[in-house]
This record gives sequence, C-alpha cells and structure tokens, in this order.
Amino acid sequence: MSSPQPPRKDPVDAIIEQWAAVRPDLDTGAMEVFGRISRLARAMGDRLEKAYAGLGIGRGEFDVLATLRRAGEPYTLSPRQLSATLMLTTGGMTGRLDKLERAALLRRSPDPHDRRGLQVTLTEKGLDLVDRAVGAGLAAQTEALTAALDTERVGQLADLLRDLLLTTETPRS
Amino acid sequence: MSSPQPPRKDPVDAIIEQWAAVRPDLDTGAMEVFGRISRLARAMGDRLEKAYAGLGIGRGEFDVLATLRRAGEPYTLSPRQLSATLMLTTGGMTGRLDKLERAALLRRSPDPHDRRGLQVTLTEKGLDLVDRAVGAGLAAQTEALTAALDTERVGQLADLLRDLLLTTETPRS
DNA sequence: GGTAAGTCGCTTAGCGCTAAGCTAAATACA
DNA sequence: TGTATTTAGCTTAGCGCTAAGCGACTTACC
Repeated sequence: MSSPQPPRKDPVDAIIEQWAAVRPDLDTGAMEVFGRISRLARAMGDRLEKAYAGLGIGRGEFDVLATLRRAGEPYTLSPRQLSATLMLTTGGMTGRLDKLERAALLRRSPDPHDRRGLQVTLTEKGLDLVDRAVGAGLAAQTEALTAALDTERVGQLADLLRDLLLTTETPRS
Repeated sequence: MSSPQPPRKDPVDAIIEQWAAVRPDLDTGAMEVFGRISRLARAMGDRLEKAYAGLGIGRGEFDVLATLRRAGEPYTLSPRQLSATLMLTTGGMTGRLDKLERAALLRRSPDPHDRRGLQVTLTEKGLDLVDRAVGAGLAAQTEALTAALDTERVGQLADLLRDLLLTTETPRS
C-alpha cells in the first residue's frame, strides 16, 4: 500500500494554516480553490510575458493580435469588437492599437459602411509574428501542465474548471 | 445510461474552436486549463472587489490588512515583510500603507531594533474591519464554488490545483 | 576601527488601465 | 422631416503599479 501522491504543502496551505491559528471559526475551504487560481493566473501570466517578450510584444498586445488571428481571413475586426472581446475600455484599446500600429503589426482603415468606425487588420508582419507567439505561449503552458499532471488529470481539471467558470463568470452584474 | 453532466460549452471552448478552424495544427490542450484559470481569476477578482468596496477598501488594501491579521498578535510586520509576502515592490507598498494609514486602519512606528526600518501595526479599527472583510470575501468565494461543484469535486479540484501550483509557481526565475 | 557592501523605506518617472466626457455619424421616432 | 437618442473612436485625468535610484543605516570583513 503506497500513497500514490505524496501530499506536499503549497503556499496556499500555509496561508490557510495561519488563518486556522488566528480565526479557527472561518470556513476557508473556498480559498483552497480560488487562492490557487489567483496565484496560478499570476505565475502563468509572468511566464507568458517572458515568452512574448522575445518577440517584442507584451501580453496585452498578444491578445489583440491573437483575437484578429482567430477571426480568420481577412483578419479584420473593429476596435469595438476587439474591446468587447478583450473586456477592455475603448481608451485602453486605443492605446494598444496605437502601439501595434506603430510596430506595423496591424493597420487601421476606415469602415466603408460606417464613417464613424474603423477596421483593424493584421499586416503580413503581424500575422507572422502572432503565429510564432501563439506557439511559444502554448509551449510554455503545456510545459507547466505536463510537468505536474498526467493526461487523465489534465482532463479532469479542465472539466472542473469549465463548470466553475460557467457559474462564476456569467452572472452578469 | 444517462450522461451525468450535460457538457455545456464555455467561452474557452469557443476560443479553442476558433483556433482549430484557423490553425488546426496547434495543440490547444493547455488553454483548456490556463485559459479558464485566467478568466476565473479575473471574475473572482471583480467579485471580491465588490465585496470589499462596501467596507471602503480595495482588494490590494485588503491583502495588506489580511497579512497583518494572519500574523497574529500584536498584528505587526515590517513594510519589507509585507511587500515580500504580497509580491509587491517597495514603491507599491508605500502607496498602500499611505492609504491605509490615512484611513487609520494601521499605523507606522519606528523599529526599535533597526533605525532604518518601520513596524506596521493594525489598529483596533483595522482589526475590526479586516475581520468583517475576510468573512465577506470568503462568502463570495464559497457561493461561487458551491453553485458549481459538490464537496467531492471541490476537493478534487483543490488537489489538482495544488499539484499544478507547486510546479508552476516555484521555479524561481 | 574603518571601509565596503548590503538593506531599509521612500521618491520619481513612466506605463497601462479605467471613468468620464468629447465630436462625428448613424439610427429611431414624432 | 426634423429632432432626440445611441454608438463610433478618441482624449484627458487619475490610479496603482514597476523600475530605478536616493539617503540613512546596518552588517561583514580586513
């Protein structure tokens, strides 16, 4: 009879133990999940930042390029569609587009059907860069994942996270 | 034979389908995990922000108060200890402490053993506020969690996240 | 005991974001 | 048809953070 997983302690376990010592009345169960989610998001964010830095862009800029790439040919969306997809204000979007346009990774052109609007389109250079960046980002994520979990547990984790995301994200405030 | 969980689609599934259409060569498995983690962190962050807003503080300020609270009596740490624990630069820490000291939730006093250093201590008001805030925050997290998963699946999720966090966070850069 | 190196908290400049408000253009309504 | 409302993207002010660098102070080493 061997325990298959040596139950190592992580930083969130340490925090929960501290709470138990000073506030034993608290139910800290939810921290086991959301505390780890929060730390994982930050840690992987830092790793992705590094992965993209080699290509001269940040994570925010990558998200814009990737959204255009996913849209498929002709890789064109409006600033409005982009800011809605990326949950960003129009002010923030203007800044990202300025930077990416300066780097010649995309271009802005007038919307032929609406003189208020613009079309944002990936350039050849932007298309090439995002195709390399998405590979680098996925490699970084896959590496962290396979170092920790086998295929079956990855699938379990993905399913649990899906169910949690569906109830956590959607309740429109 | 009934499928126990109707496999609903979430926003991350939609993004992965988009990638499959334009880049079928990509292995997007890792996005199933880290894409959801990233969105969950943001969604719960927004909820916590709201929970604390009723008490007049933001999430960053709560983290400072909570760290002092967890330290136990006399609820005292140095700015250096706080910024290390919260993964914050000293500049950012100065700003948070300024704000919290102005609100009389903590006070700064000289370190008797090191004339360079300070001691940061929770006031009575700060202790009272953080004890109410931690309850509100845990309630928000518990609500989201129990709406999605039963006790057994919460335990599975916590274990999977622990293993992933241990390999993802620790590789010191 | 004197000097070099390290550490303390703070200041400043710069970045990326939000919130609020702007003008121009499209749309709905009497 | 004219007027009111909505929607487009941009600008500005303010916030909270990092990175870099400061003076004050402590520690390590010879």
